[in-house]
Amino acid sequence: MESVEGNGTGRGNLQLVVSELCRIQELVRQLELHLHAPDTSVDLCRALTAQIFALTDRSIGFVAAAHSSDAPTTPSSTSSSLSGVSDQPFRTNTKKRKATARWTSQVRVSAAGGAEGPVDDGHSWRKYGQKDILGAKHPRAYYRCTHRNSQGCTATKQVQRADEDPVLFDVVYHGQHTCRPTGGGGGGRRPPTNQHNPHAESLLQSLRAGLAVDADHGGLNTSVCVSPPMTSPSMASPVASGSNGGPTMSPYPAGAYTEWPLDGDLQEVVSVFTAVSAPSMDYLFEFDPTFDVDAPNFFM
DNA sequence: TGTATTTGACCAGG
DNA sequence: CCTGGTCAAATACA
Repeated sequence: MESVEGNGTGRGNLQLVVSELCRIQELVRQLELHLHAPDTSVDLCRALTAQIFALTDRSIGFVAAAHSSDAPTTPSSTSSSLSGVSDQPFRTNTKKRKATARWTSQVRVSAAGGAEGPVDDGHSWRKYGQKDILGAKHPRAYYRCTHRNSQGCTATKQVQRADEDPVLFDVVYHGQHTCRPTGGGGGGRRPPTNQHNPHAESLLQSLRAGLAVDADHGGLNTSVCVSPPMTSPSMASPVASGSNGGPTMSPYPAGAYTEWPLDGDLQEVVSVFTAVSAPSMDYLFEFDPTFDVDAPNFFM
């Protein structure tokens, strides 16, 4: 669980993260250039976004490693900590597994056009729970991959309607898809090949603008904020079909959505915080189950 | 009839 | 003890 090549101290990882993020920024810049080109290859853009995503994931690994090396000693109780979960990220006998996620990504999506929930991300999810969260106005819905039983895919996600803006949803992904998208396209609606996305430009601009690295105050702030310039009608998604809203308040400080400190209890998370309008979602974030980074063993 | 969702209960971490 | 994550029976839907 701590086999990052250049590990040792979290500080080294921090520098790595910074350089990775700079690289991400550069890639975004390139992507933007391509988008300005009159006749841009979608595949090229996809490749770039894939790289961006890969680097993001890599940074997650660095941050996670930094965390585990920065705070290797768990203070009090001996029964707590990560004992016994190193090999089985999700499948333990317990019903709870806080802070054991191997791969976490946070995304803010918009249910543009008044849809009931955020857009489909290309995978098929099955809702297995819903909970009123303390301090949140809206309940949090829990999803896991439909192929969990058939293929042992451990990917899960949590969807929660944003507090102050019901059109936005915070989606937290845990784990990676190990399932193979069955024939017809990943459990369903994989959108048709993307054409040049007219919204991508502004999206990327926002993305670039929101990409901020602040490695100065002990912690690391990594935030990606993308504001959709428009809302467009789009298909609803199976997400958040639950209807009973619970009376609660926001878990996040109001107005602080664009910056999530990485320390604190954000377990091994890089907050890729995006507000992506529906049609752009697939364009930017395609959670390919076979998605892999060149340095795969960050969390092992 | 099979599959997905809803919902209350259970469980463990903090 | 409180809270969040998961389970599983009941229910809804195609």
